[in-house]
Amino acid sequence: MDMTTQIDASNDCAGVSSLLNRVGDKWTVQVVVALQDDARRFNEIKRRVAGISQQMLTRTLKSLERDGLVERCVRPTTPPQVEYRLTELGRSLSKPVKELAEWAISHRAAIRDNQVRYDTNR
Amino acid sequence: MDMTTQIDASNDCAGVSSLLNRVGDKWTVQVVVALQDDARRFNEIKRRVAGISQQMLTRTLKSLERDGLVERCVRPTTPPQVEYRLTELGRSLSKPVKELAEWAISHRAAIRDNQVRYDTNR
DNA sequence: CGGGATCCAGTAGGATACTG
DNA sequence: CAGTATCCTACTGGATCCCG
Repeated sequence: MDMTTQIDASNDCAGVSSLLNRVGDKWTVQVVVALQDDARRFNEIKRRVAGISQQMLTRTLKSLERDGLVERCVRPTTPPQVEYRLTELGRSLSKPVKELAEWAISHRAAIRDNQVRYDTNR
Repeated sequence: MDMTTQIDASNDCAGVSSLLNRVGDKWTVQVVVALQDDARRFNEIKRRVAGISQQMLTRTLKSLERDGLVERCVRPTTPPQVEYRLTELGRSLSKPVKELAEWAISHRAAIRDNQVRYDTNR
């Protein structure tokens, strides 16, 4: 990919922002990470994503499914089993997301310092 | 960067999510893009970011400044001139953001199709 | 020109109870 | 187990007016 590409604000940014808005909500990334290796069941995901409510997990999975990033697979047993797994599209998204994650992790301290400095000088 | 790195949901995701939440708000990316080449003045940015209100531009710039991603430079002329420019940290962020942007642009159509399909089967 | 101060609406997110 | 249904709160984003 050409890293020198200039992003055209007027044409592309709306779409990019909406994706970032989508993927930047409180839970989406954590759910995707919980699914990065294997397919998982509802409560399995819930256990892996600390602090999420059933409500928010349901909503998050549903919109991920709507975007085609996650596949839902129902097995009509009793009790019913529902498995979620990343689609190919979902896995492809996790690459750039991981890069952003790496950035966040390596600059987290610097940002915190900047914030503290800003807040105290204020 | 090692692309096989596994992200640890419990330890890293909160921080990553908060960054994504930060950078994924409605205007941040567009403002950063507007500043990618040169330092710009307030109304110059406002003109380049279609649809943003002064209020939201003010807030966005302020939190970018707080995070140390943008530098604010006041020139005490009359009328006053205020210039904003990306810091080194801000420029370093634009790399992973651009990758995400490229992803968004190249898969935008697929996602839209998935959404339409999901909504009609519903 | 570059904002600050208010006010207001819409939505994201959370708690809880209930269900097939 | 895997959700749905309500209700509520807080924050995001927008509009408007004012100021040095």
